Amino acid sequence: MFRISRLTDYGIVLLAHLAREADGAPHNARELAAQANLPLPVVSKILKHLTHQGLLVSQRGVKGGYGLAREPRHISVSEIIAALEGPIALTECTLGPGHCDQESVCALRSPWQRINQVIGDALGRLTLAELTHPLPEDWLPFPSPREDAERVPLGVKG
Amino acid sequence: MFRISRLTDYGIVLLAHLAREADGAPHNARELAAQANLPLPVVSKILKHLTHQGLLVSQRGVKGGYGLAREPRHISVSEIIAALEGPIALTECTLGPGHCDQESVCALRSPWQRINQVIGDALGRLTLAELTHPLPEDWLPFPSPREDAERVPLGVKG
DNA sequence: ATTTACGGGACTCCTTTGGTCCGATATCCT
DNA sequence: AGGATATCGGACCAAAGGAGTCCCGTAAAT
Repeated sequence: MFRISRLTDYGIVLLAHLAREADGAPHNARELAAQANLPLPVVSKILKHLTHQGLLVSQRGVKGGYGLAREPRHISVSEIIAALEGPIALTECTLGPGHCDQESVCALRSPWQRINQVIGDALGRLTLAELTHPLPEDWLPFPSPREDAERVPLGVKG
Repeated sequence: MFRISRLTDYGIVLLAHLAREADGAPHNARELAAQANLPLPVVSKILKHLTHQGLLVSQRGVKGGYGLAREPRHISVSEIIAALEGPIALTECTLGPGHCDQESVCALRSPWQRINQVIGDALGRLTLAELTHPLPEDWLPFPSPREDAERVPLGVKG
């Protein structure tokens, strides 16, 4: 259906919550679940994933909870997606050689690579910080040719 | 997994085949299946869908088969995706009001709308004709600000 | 020691997807 | 007319992925 999974969507919402209330103190799963109006087990699972992938840091024990591992402006949407559902690959072949058995006969591999790169870059450029403020009407997730030098790396699942 | 479905991928491949050999004559499912190295029943199913959605025209009978309903340069990738797996909506909320029950409390609806629009536009701008030739290295699926006037409408499933 | 929280699983249910198959209908050719 | 070859329109099924729950272990604070 060409959709990010619901879990990933939840994850972004949770991270946005944390980004907004980025005091140093950890926020526990129960609290985040209540704020986001989501079932606790689901929220727990997502937070665990995000911690494992290095987007969150966790603190155990009575006053424990979760906090962002980095500043919101250094966390990209593509990273979040990659953390929760694997690297961004619109088609199998964009995952790398050997994934699609039509590789040798398919003429569309190269176009797909480019499409995937463009969309991946777009989501890689979009940060959590930007999500917490309304995007400007003319927002485009692409560099003007000048600033092409510096690129945010695409999140790739380990 | 943030992927277009395999069926959609196949569909694009099949359409690309038809775009390349766009003589007036219809091409039957058996022939296309052989060219694309895919099982016939699958190809049949896809072609039927695409016909139903208006991207292909069909001809029954002994010399029957399928042909593009429009010129390749007037068929967009987003249309193909929309035809085979519904309108492009990265999240539930971008499908329109009433789909996500978090609507009233979620602060991310507006950013997602914008993201979805940008990606949808990108795929709406990319045509079948372009797919059959290698994309230029600097291809970006976005208008320069000047040509912003004319927009390819996003494919939306009926 | 008790309480509170995360850590790491396993596990189940449900929807979607990928794929097959069949009878009906239209067209062409002999 | 009649057979051959297509598409048409379904139903159907198995496998995979997604969503969600639950349990037990461990760490930290009081």
